Amino acid sequence: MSDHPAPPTLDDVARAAGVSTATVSRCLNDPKMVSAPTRERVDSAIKTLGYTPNFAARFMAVQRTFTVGAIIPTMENAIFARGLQAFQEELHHHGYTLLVSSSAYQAEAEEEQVRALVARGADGLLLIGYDRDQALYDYLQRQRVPVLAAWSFDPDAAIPSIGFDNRSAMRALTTQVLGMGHTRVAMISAHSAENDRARMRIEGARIAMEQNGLSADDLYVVEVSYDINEGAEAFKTLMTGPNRPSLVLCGNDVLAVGAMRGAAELGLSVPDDVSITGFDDIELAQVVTPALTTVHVPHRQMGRLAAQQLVDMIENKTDGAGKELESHVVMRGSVAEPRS
Amino acid sequence: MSDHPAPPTLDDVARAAGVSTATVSRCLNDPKMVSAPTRERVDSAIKTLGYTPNFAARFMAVQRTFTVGAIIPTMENAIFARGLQAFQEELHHHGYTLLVSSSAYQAEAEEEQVRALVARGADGLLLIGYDRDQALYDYLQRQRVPVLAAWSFDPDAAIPSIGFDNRSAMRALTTQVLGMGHTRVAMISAHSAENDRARMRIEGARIAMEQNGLSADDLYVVEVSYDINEGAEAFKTLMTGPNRPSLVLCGNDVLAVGAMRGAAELGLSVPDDVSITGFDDIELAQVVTPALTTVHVPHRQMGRLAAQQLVDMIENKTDGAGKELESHVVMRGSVAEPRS
DNA sequence: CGGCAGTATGTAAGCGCTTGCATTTTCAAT
DNA sequence: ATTGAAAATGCAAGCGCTTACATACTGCCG
Repeated sequence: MSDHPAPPTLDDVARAAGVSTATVSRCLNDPKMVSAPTRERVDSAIKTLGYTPNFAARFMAVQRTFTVGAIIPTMENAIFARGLQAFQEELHHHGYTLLVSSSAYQAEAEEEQVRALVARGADGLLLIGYDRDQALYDYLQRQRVPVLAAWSFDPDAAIPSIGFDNRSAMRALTTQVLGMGHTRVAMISAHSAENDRARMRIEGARIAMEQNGLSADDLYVVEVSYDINEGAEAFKTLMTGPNRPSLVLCGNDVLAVGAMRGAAELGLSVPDDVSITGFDDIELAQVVTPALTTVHVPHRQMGRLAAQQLVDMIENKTDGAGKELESHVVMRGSVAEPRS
Repeated sequence: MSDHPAPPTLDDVARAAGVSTATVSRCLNDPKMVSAPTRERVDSAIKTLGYTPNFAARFMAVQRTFTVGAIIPTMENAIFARGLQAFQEELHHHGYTLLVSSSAYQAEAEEEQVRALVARGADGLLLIGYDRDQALYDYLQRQRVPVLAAWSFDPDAAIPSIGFDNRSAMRALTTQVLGMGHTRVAMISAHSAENDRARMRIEGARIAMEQNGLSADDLYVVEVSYDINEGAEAFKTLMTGPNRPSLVLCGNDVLAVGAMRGAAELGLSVPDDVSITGFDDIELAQVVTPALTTVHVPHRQMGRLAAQQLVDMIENKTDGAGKELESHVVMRGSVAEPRS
C-alpha cells in the first residue's frame, strides 16, 4: 500500500539519489571517497527510505562478517555472564559483534551450534573448555575458523586456551579447608564425562586429600547437573546417608547454594553442622547467608583477554598462544572447624 | 596446504558427486526429489568434503532465515533467563533459531541491536516491554519485520504483547503487605523513564497506598539501575536517612536481594527491623535468608506463548492479538508486621 | 590550449545458494 | 518397438552487496 512493497535495497537508494550503487556503497563504507554534495544526497536518500544494508549480501561480497560466536554451556545462571559481558565489550572495541548461544551442557547441541555459527559466517569462535570431539576440531580447521577455549587452561590442548588451572585452584581451596581438621568430606560435582573443568576440580580435590594425609578414595563424589535444585537434592542425600560428611565441596557456586538450601531444609546449620564450599565466586556467593567460601575467578579479565586473543587470531592468522590466569581462594563464612 | 584452499561450496560438492548444483541443493532441502543412488553419492561427497551450507547465500536466495531475534535488557542476571529459555525451546520446535543480544537497558543500544538483527535477516523480533521510540516501530514496519513485546501486557500498545499486568501485580503485592500495618514505606525502583515495567510497578504501589488509606505521595521512590550493589546502596541510604521506612518495596528481586545485603551490612534484621519485597520470583528469591516475598511471574509460559505467537505472526502475516498472563503474590519470610 | 595528474563516478563481475523452467531419462502401457 | 506421462536432473537467472577496472570530469602546468 504505502511506500515500497519491500524493504529498500542499495539499488533503491541509488535510484533515489540519482547515483550508481557503487557510489552508495562507498558512501557507506568509505565516505571520504565520495564528494560532499553527492554524499549528502545519498545520506538523505538513505534516511528517507529507512534503508539498512543487508548483512548477508555484504557478507557474500566480502567474505567477512566481523562477527564472532560464543557457545556457552548455559545462560540460566550467572557463571558465564560476567566473563561474556567483558568478552563482548572488548570485541566491540575492535569492531566485532558477538553472537551467543548455549549448548545446555550437551555435546551434540554444541556441535549443532558450532555449525550454525560457522554457516552464519562467524569469523571466530569462543568455546568453553576443551573437552570435545576431535572431529569437531577437524571440521573447524577445514572451515578455517579460529577457535579459542576459555574457562580452562591447558597448554597441550588442540586449541589455544585462556583460563585458569581448575585443578590447582580446587586443590588450593580444598587444602585450605582441610586444614581446619575435616576428615569426612564429600563432593557434589557436575557430570565430569565431557567437562574438563568438572574433572579437573575433582582431581584437584583428590590431590589435596592425599597431600593432607587422607586417601583420595575417601572423597565421595556425586555427580549431578549444574542446577540449584539438583545441588540441594544431592546434598540432602549425602547428609541423610551413612557416614555423613562434615565438609561438602561443590563443583561451583550454584551447586553450593543449592547445598545451602538443602541444609536449611534439613535444619542443619552452616557452617556449624557442615561446611560448604563453591567455585567461581559469582554474585550469588556473597548474597547467601553465610557467604560462600569459594574460588575467585578473574571473569572479566578472562573475557577481555579472550576477545583480544581471538581478534588477533582472526586478523593475523596467528595461532595464538593462550594464557593462564590466576585464581584465588576466598574464605568466607560457610566453612568452619568440624564439630568434635 | 592440505585439502582445499577454502571451505567447500555447493559447487565443490556438485563436482565431487558428478551432478549439478541444483541437485545438491535439492538433496539438502527436499531429499525426496532426488533418486536414491544420486542422493547417496551427494551425501557422501558432502561428508567427505565436510561441507556446511552457507547461510548467507541461502538467505539471499530465499529471503527467509528461520531466525528470530530477541533483545533483552540484560544477561547479567536471571530475570529473563528462564523465559528466554522457554522461548527458544518453543522456537526450536517450530524450526526456528534464536539470536539473543542485550541492550544494557539503553535505548540507543537497543535500536542498534534491532538494526543489526534486521540486517541479519531475522524473520521476527522479540522485545521486552513496549516503551520505545515510535521511529523504531516505523522502521520495523517498513522493514516488514513482525515484532512482539513480552514481560508486559498492554492491549493498546503499538505492537502486540504477551505478558502480565505489572501495575496490578504490584498493587496486589503492596496491598497484601500493607495489610500487616506498615505506614512508612519506600520503594527502590529501576529507572522508570524508558521502562514501562518499572513505571507500572511504581504506579501499582501508589494505587495500593491510596486504597489502603495512605497517600500515594508518601511513597518515597528512589530509582537506580537493576544491580545488586545499587540496591544495597540505595537501601542503606534509605535506612540511614530521616523517616526510616518499615517496608521497602523493590522493583525486582535483584534489587531486593541487594537491599537484603544492605540490611545485613547495617546490622538490621529482615523482617524484624524492616520488611523487604521483590518482584519476578527468580531463583535468587528462594535462596536468600529469609526467602523473599515477591510476585511470581509465569516466565516459562510467557516464553512459550511468545514463541508461538511470533511464529504465527511470521508465517501467517497475522497481526497477533497478544495475551495477558496471570501473576501471583508469593508470601515468604522477608516481610512481617512493623515494630510497634 | 593540449595533456596529464588526480579525483569522482559508473560498469559489471562475482560471492554461494535456490528455483522456475527446460531437458533428459525412466518405464509402463500399448 | 513406440509413445507419452512422470520422475529426475540440469540450466541459468537473480537475491543485494562490494570492488577492480574503466570512464568521465576537474584543474593546472608547460
